[in-house]
Amino acid sequence: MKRTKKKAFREFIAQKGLKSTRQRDIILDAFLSSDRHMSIEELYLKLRAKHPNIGYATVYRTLKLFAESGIAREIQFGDGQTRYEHVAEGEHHDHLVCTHCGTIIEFENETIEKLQDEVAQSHDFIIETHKLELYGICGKCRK
Amino acid sequence: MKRTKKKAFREFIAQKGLKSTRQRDIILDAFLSSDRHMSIEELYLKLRAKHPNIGYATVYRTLKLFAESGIAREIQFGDGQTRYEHVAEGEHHDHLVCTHCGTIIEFENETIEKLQDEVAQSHDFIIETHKLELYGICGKCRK
DNA sequence: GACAGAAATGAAAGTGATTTTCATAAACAA
DNA sequence: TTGTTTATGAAAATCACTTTCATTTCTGTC
Ligand SMILES: [Mn+2]
Ligand SMILES: [Mn+2]
Ligand SMILES: [Zn+2]
Ligand SMILES: [Zn+2]
Repeated sequence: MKRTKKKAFREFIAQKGLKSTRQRDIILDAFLSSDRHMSIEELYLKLRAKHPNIGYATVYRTLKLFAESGIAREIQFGDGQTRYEHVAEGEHHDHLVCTHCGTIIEFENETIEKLQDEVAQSHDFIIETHKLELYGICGKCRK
Repeated sequence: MKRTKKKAFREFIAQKGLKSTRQRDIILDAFLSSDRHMSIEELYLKLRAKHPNIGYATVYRTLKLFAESGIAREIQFGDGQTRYEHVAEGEHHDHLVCTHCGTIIEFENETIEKLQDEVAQSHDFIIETHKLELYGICGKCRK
């Protein structure tokens, strides 16, 4: 998985005529070995511990590249920070977000996806992407 | 409908001990007679034509009040601008957004809503709100 | 109507999260 | 190694709000 993504990114870099740099390798490793749903700031701070000389702008630009290459996806949970999450080849999931403790649960539901397509079709739309987020209180927070 | 919302807002104002001002009336009229899904900036510019002396901050604060009073809902389509849309009593809808021309279509789907509740339940969550947006290309833009 | 106190307004300053600029440094093809 | 292209980091600029504060309005009382 990690291997696959590294390879995928290397190929993206090559195919685009971009350069393979020390920073991009470091940031990719940090990203792949981190929580899903990291903000730029979070990843930047995590990196700073071992690599104090990496700039925020580089992390920012590199995460954009990850998204462009298809190994990451940009998400917004409405807290004002852009987050990036790992994308697995051919997979998709949506999110359940606890508004109390911030816990994020991922889920897939084929039936919902199908119904979405039907809705789109009935309005003569062809869906490219979608966003489904359920905000609420998790079990722990209700106790 | 427009009547109802005006009344609802007047009552909200009264019940909260706030004041009824010329600006709030003007902004409410402009909001109610405008497209659904207006950004603060858009409403502000629309207003400026007839009322050059109304400040951006007042529009901003008043839209927040509309949302608080229940006659408007804040939405984010990921374009970096907060938008406000009319809310009809006891109604709910989700959005289909054309990424090419910006057209927004509203839809309701009871089955999807039910499935969302089931997903939440299965993860011991109680949903407070949700966001479902389908992004794609509309029929017109495909021709 | 005149007044006092409370709340609202508008212009300008402040915020926070990006996003861009630019001088310098690193890749990489030849 | 060299020349050319691309990347990097620090700092400045942007953008979309959000807050501050001096001044105006409202509104209930005389
Ligand atoms: Mn996820
Ligand atoms: Mn809508
Ligand atoms: Zn929780
Ligand atoms: Zn379109």
